[in-house]
Amino acid sequence: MEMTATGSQPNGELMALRHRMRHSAAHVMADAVIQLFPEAQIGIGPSTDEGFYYDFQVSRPFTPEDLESIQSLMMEAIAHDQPFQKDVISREQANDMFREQQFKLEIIHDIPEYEELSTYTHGRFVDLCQGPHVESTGKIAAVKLLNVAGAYWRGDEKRPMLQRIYGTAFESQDALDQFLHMLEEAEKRDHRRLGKQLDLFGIHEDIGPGLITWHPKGGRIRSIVQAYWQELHDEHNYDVVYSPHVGKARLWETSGHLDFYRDSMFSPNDVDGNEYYLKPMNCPFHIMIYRSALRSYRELPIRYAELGTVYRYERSGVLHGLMRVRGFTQDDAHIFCLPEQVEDEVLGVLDMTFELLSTFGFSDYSISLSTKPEKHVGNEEMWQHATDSLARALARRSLQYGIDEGGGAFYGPKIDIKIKDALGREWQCTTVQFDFNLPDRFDLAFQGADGGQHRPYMVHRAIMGSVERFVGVLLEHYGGAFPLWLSPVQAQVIPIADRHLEYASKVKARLRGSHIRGEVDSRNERMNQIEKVPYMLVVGDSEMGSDTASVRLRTGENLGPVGIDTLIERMNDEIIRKA
RNA sequence: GCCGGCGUAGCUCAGCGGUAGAGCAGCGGUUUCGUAAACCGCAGGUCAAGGGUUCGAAUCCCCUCGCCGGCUCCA
Repeated sequence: MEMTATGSQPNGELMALRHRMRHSAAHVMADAVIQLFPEAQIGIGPSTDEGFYYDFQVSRPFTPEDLESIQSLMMEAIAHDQPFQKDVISREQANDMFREQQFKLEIIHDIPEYEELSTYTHGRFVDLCQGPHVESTGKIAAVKLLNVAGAYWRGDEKRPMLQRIYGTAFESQDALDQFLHMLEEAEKRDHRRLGKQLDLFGIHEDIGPGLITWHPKGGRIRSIVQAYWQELHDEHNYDVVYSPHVGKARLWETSGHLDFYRDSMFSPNDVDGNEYYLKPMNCPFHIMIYRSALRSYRELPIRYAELGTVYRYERSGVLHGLMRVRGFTQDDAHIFCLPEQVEDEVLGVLDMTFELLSTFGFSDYSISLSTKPEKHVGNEEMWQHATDSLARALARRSLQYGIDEGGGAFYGPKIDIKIKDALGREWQCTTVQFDFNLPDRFDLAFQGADGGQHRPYMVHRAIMGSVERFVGVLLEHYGGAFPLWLSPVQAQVIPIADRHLEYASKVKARLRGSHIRGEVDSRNERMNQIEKVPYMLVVGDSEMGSDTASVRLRTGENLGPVGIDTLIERMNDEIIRKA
C-alpha cells in the first residue's frame, strides 16, 4: 500500500523467498504446537516483513519453556525435510477436514464461493492455506522463535484473545544473526533508554503515565528544535498564535468533539458552573481567531501556526515513551484559503516538510495519500478537488506515494508521511489534512470579490507531528549522538589536574562568549564518552602554555592541540551548517 | 482496555520463606594523574502501595498502581 521514496530494501526475489520460508515456518510451528497442545485451536499464521507469527487458543498461556520445546520440535521437522504438498479441495471437504477448528471454519465461511480452497500439508499437519511455500521444511534455513503476545481474533477486541507466537526465519544463519544483532542495536537506540542514560526527560508515576517532564538537557534540545521550527515558519510566512489549554464545553460542542471525540478527552472541570475541557486539538482555537474579524478574500491564505500542547486520553496499554503520550505538543497549523490556492498551499507544506526532514538527516520516508472513506461529510466535488490538489502537489515534487483508498478522515482527504529512523522503523509524523467539517460547524466565511460570503477551505497540518515524538525519533535516529547544533553540551573541557582548572574555566568562558555550550568536567571519572559530547577538550600543562586544547571528537578521532580561536571558528561553522 | 511478563538504593542488577547486598553515580578525604570509570571511607532502601497466609514474607496468595512485549487505536 505504501511505497518507499528511497530505500535500501533487500531485493524483491530475496524478500519473496523470505516470505515463503517464514510462511512455511509458521506452519511448522503450528504443527509443533498441536503436538504439544492437541486441544489447540489455531488461528492464522502469516509471514511478515520481519518474520512470522501464528495465533493459538490453548488451555493455558505459553511459557518461555514452551517456546523452547516448540522450537526443538520445529528443528526436528526441519531436519526431516518434509515436503510441502498443495491440494485443492472442495468446500465440503474443507468443512469436514477442519470440523474441529472453529477459526478455520470461520475463515472458510468467509471465503467467497467462487474462490478456490487449498491446503498445504507437511508431515501430518494440514493447514488451510493459499501458499506459496518452500518445497520442503528443510529449506527453512534458520529459524528462531522470539516472543509471545496476546492478540484478538481478527483484531477485534470483542472476540476471543488468542496467544500469538512471533518468530523469524532467514535464508542463512548469518542473515538471522545479523537480524538479531540489529534488534540488539535497536534496543541500544531505544529513546527511553537513551533518555534515561543522557538525562533528557522523565515520566513519573506520581505525575501520571504518558506525561513528560523535560530535564535540562532534553529541554535544551527541545528548545533548539523549536527555535528552528520558528525560523522555518517565519520564512514560510506563517503567523504564530497562542491558545489556552482549556476551553468551555460549548466550544467542543460546536466543533463536534464532544460528540465524536469525547472518549479521547480528559474529563471536564467545573469553573463557575461552566464545564471546561482540556484541549485534545488546537483547531477550534485557531478558528476562533479566524472568526474574530470579517475576512476578505484578499487576506487569504491565512496561516496560523502554534506549538500547541494537547491532552488526550490514551488507553494505558498503548503508551510508549515519548512516542505515544497523553500530553503532547503538536507543531500545528491551520491554513484557511481559497479553493484555487489549496494546491500551492499543500506544495508549500511539502517543501517545508522536506526542508525540515533533510535538516535532521532523514532521507528515508514513505508517503501515503488517503482518500474518501464511506462515512464522510462534504460533497463529491470538494473531495475530488481536494484529493486532486494533494496528488498534484505530490506530482509537482516528483514524490512517490502510495494510495490508501478510503483511508481518509471523515472530514477530508490527507497526506501522511512516515519517517524511517536509522534502523528502518517507521514513525508517523507529518500529516496534511483537509477539513470540510469544521468550516461548516463554525460557519466560517470570507467576503469574495463578488461581494458574496463564501466558505474558505481549511487545511490542518503538522510537520514534526508532535515535538515529543519528533525528539524521540531524533534520539533513535542519531542514537543519542546529536549533531553539534543540537547537542545539549557541545564541548566538555577536561582538565588533567587541579592546577588546570582555572584555565579550563577560561576556555569554557570563551566558548560561552561565542555561544558554544561548554562545560568543565572536573570529576575524576570522565564519563564524556558515554554522555556523547561531540567535542572533548583536554587541557593540561602544554595546552595552558599555548592557548590550545587537545581535541578529541566523539567519534574517537583525535585532532591534537588546536588553538582556542580556531576551535571556536570550526565549531561555529559546524553549528551554522547544522552539520 | 485486553493477554502475558515484570516492579529490590539515583542507575544497572543479585537475593526468591528467617528479617537487605554489589557495581556505578552521590558525599568526605587521599591522589594531581594526559584523553570513559584511581584509592580509602560514608551515606543511601517502609524490597511499587494495600491486604492476606505464616512463629516469621522482598521472597507465597489477592488486589491496586506503574512499566515492558503485543492486540486495538493514534501525533
